[in-house]
Amino acid sequence: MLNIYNTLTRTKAPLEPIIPHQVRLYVCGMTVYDHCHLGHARVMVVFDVVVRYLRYLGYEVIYVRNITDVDDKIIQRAKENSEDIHALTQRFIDAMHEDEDALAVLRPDIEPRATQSMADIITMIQTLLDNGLAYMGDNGDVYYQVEKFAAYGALSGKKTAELLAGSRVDIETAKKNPLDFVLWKAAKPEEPHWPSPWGNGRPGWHIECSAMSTRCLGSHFDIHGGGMDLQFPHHENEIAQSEGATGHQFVNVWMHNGFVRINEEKMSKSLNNFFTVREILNHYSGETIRCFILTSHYRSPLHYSEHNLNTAQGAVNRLYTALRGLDTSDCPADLGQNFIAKFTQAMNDDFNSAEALAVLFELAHDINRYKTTNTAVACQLGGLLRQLAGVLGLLQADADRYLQGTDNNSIRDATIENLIQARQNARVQKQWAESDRIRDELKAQGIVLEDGANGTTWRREL
RNA sequence: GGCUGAGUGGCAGAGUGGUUAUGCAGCGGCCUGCAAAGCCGUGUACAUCGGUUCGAUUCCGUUCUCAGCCUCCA
Repeated sequence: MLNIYNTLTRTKAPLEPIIPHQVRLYVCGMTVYDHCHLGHARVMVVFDVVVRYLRYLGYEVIYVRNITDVDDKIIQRAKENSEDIHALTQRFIDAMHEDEDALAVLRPDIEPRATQSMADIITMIQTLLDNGLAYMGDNGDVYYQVEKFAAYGALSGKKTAELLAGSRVDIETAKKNPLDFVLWKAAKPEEPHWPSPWGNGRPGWHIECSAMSTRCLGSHFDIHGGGMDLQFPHHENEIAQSEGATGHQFVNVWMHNGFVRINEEKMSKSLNNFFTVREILNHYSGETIRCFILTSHYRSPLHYSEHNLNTAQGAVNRLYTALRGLDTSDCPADLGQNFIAKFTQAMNDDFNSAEALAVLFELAHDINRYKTTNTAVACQLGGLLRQLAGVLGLLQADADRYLQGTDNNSIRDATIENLIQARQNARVQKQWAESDRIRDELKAQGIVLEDGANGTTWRREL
């Protein structure tokens, strides 16, 4: 039984899909005005694993992750770049897809965009106006009247009185109450806008998610996810909008992942202490980054450091090393039921990927032992390792190919093979000095040799 | 100030009311021409002070420290 921690109830509870065997999942995606950083990567990988595991359990999953392609920052960035807004957003959407592919993140089933959802957005705002939950300010903006929604604050554990006392809320005179948030912004000169019953304008940030999730998944669905910082106000406002419009529950389970930290601080754009995915990909494989993300539980902080990335790199290498030389095409039969049970138990406990990874290492350990004593068993366990790792989106490459890297480095594969052959000739004649010289020469170029029972294998150094 | 969450062995990071996490690093050994990889062995970690209990790192409370949200943010 899969248990998931629900932010709404602050407890873990068994997943009970609204429609049996089907899970409808919505995740708040990127605002596309810049490259993805590691924090975005964490959201992508975490919910990719959620989807993969739900499918592994046999659920039919409808996975929706939106793209926010109109907002203040996008407009500002386009202005700075003297770039067409559509060109800018398309550029970063393409980049995002590249990053996802590098991290082996499967595409969501539906990737709706705010700019392509205006009809749904306008309809929902009109409903909120009709229901008396929204009003138009004297500046032409349409606002949600928070005090009209009694359950406001339920998700984030905030009380409206305390929010006001915090007094960090922007004072906008057109609002009846500082907590009110904008649903529709009246157009300013030279800004993108769409026609609406309230004049030309564009949607506020929160309404798009309510409108798009409802269009794609219906007005009541199973899981809504995103980063912890979206809990308030974004998700709180989504609930107010959606439930205010429909009068019934919006989402059953709210999932929020923890932050990436660097030097004990949140990695974020505003602190300017972030690393983009593509920067990190210059030094580490996508699989290493993915493994690094999964080494900590999704709700815990993830501490970015070169040292921790190096450790993840070593971990992936160890797993691939166990698979190396094994024909894993045979599906695992009865072997390894205990590993499957432990893996499933870990994942059933709120997607505990750290513990699931530990099971993978135990499996690799067994494989290494059987390699010398019982190849058939080792192969079957290898197949199982590949299968379970696949649920985490890991170990899907050919082991040798991963360990040897691509043939675009300073030294060509053919050169390596030639030197290995030369060294082998020297070894046959017990010319150890020459043999070691060749090995050192390769080592200096990042190539590590390993003499095994079946000859010499090589890999690129970490 | 209000509200969350967290403090685990050298590092990272799970978990548990009484028994091995796991990975990396270290130490000893096996294997190897020597290595590498792998294997075998090896570590009285659970912030603090109290309480509950036969027994707590695990439950409750105190203190301290850290992070996050309350403003755009994944």
